[in-house]
Amino acid sequence: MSKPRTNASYLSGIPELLVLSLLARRPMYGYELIKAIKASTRNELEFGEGCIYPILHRLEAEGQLSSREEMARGRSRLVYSVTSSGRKQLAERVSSWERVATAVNDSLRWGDHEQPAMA
Amino acid sequence: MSKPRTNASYLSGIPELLVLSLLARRPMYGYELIKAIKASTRNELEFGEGCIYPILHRLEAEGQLSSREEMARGRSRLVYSVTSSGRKQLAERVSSWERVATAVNDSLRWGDHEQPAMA
DNA sequence: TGCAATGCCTCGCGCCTTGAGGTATTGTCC
DNA sequence: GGACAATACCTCAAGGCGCGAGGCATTGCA
Repeated sequence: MSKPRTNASYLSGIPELLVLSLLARRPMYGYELIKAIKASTRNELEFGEGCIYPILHRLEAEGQLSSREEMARGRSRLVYSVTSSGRKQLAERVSSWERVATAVNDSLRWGDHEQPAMA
Repeated sequence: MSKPRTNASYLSGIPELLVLSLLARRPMYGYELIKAIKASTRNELEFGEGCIYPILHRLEAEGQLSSREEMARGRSRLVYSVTSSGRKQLAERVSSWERVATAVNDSLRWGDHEQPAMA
């Protein structure tokens, strides 16, 4: 209530896309990944743990990620890597994102320059 | 079930953005708008009536749209226009979308070319 | 006569992010 | 030595939102 909540737009599916994309470059553990997302988007996007951890679990259950435990300074970490199946999914998701982004931009500019505008 | 529904396609907030954007160019009625969205995105994006009509009603209730009734061939139509308040909202939504799209693309390309690489 | 298209509407399902909450260890500062 | 932040994992309830299906009425075409 009272909290307008008008933000948080345009983000459905984005966390999953970025998780796969970043993990494909370098295996990471959850906590690290959350900060990597923030850094890689220049602090523009930030997703909480309640968003990322469930995605990690689900993608692993689906065979798109695999994890191994690691110990570092007394803390255990679950380091995730992208499987070959996950890479395939990633490619599809990226192209899907590009199609959507292009479509939206097309619509936003629709009718802007009806004529070729040869100066 | 059985419908995989793996879609989940980056679309939250997009319908509202496109509704405001297209209506800002030209007043339209709901049915027309639904087809305009499809056309303006080259058939890439299509939103059902169950998605668009509620948005129209909400935006009007919020003062971002205004409507007037029109008769055409025995059918009545509700033609919506964007108010000045709606135009302000539209500008914000567009820039918000651009920031998100840029952030996602930044992340996807993160580390690709560390150096500027100006050919 | 029947069916598709036009034109409006509502409702419930299910997905997804958010935010808050919980646990445990390590490092830091006073 | 005690408090607190940071690290690192996890879960759950709430709410937003698109989707699909459904409903109603008229026009136009076959």
